[in-house]
Amino acid sequence: MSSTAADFALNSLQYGDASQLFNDPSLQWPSPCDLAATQLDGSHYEMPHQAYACELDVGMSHPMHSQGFRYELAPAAGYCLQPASVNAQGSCPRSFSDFSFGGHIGSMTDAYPPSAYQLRPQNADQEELYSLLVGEQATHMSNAYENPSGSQMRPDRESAMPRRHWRPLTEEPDSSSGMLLDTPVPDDGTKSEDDIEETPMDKEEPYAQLLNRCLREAPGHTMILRDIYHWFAKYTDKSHNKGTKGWQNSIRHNLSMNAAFQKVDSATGPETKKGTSWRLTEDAIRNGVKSTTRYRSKIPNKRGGRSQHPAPQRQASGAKGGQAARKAAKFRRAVRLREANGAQVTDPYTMPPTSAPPPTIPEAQPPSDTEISYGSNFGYPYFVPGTSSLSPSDPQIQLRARYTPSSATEWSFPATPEHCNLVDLVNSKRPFNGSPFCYNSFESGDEPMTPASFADYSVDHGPGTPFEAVESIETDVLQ
DNA sequence: AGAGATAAACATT
DNA sequence: AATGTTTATCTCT
Repeated sequence: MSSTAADFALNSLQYGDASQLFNDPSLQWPSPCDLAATQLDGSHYEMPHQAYACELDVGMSHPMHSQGFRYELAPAAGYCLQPASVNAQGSCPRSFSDFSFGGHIGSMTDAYPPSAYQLRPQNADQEELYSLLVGEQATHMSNAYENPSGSQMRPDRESAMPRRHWRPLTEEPDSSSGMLLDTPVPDDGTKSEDDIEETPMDKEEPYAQLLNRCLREAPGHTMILRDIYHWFAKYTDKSHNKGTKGWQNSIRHNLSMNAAFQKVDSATGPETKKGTSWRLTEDAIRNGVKSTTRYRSKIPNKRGGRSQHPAPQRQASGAKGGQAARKAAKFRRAVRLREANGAQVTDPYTMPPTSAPPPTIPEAQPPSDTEISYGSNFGYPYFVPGTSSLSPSDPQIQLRARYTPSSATEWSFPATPEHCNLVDLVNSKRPFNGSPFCYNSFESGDEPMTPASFADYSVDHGPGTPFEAVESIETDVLQ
């Protein structure tokens, strides 16, 4: 694979303050050859910013300078590439021209000139972290990977370091010009967890969406359940203030019921004992995750005879769901109020980025007009206007589109550096369905169905008759 | 009616 | 016991 174009891109990068990160041998950044898988053609190029994003996660090991750090190529809310030409007061950090493409990190790919990039922390916490790291030379960074058993990887919630709350990039203080989300964001350390709990539905996305992001950040978009639990415990509030395991139940419920997630057949790879993995489907990668409830059967239970416990004996479930719904309602009411007052409001997971596309670019449509699709690659075409010679017929695009990570099933979270395959990251960040440049092999009818919807449902499930099962399937498909 | 959360029953690994 | 699948039930929009 030729690396000349990639070399060009790499050599043109302005690493800026990140130079030590890139030079650190323990940080095995992708080689230029790997980069060749990205789209390059001399005059312009396309590079997913996530490819070089690096998260320094001190939560996994504390104190940070003794145990070593963990880093991820796919960051949750860590570092991202930003145009070097834009300073902190810059009006448009994620574009290099006068316009902004906007978008969520992890959701879309931007095209900027190579020289426009600089790696820098996204917020004060990380700024501090970063200086500490650079000062320490970060010589032990790879240690955390030596033991993938999971025990050492449990985030230390009692760490002295402030817990980082997830915030979509579009809300970062320096990420836009006055288009900040003015919804309260509990990230300044002045709020306690209890306060956060009081805040109405602070960005706490639905399970399906959280799972989407969780898997999206994972190498090969694949994780085992236990690591998904860890991720939720670390990055979400779902597990807070609950002694129960209900949130894990909910995770499993969503994984199982939402067709965006599929089980990966294990037994392919050396570490099979770790259990089966869950992976984002190709469709979900392109179009985002849809509501889990949409896969819910509309047909009343016909299987019958399932339980010896009649309904009245059953404890009323879902009551707490009502609480959550009430919170959400409060939040939405607040949003509406804000909108009524003229403020620009972004719902981080149900709305496209606030940045409007430049008028010269044909408008892209969200994946679906009638269905909720969160976390999808909402956005806009992201090639530099006027310079793009790329098209869906471009062989390199098709090459990328055809690429499927063969070793994905071997990965788990967090990945070791060796497992961080940039090609896969690139693959995962290709244009979404709505882009005019998108490689789109999926028609809407190809949407994956929940396992119960497959024709072999009746073969090995349940006491009901096959006919009954099939009947409900067809209804599901058609509805 | 649909979304989302949650509980729970039941099945499988 | 942990995981996976499915249904039920609740609140809210």
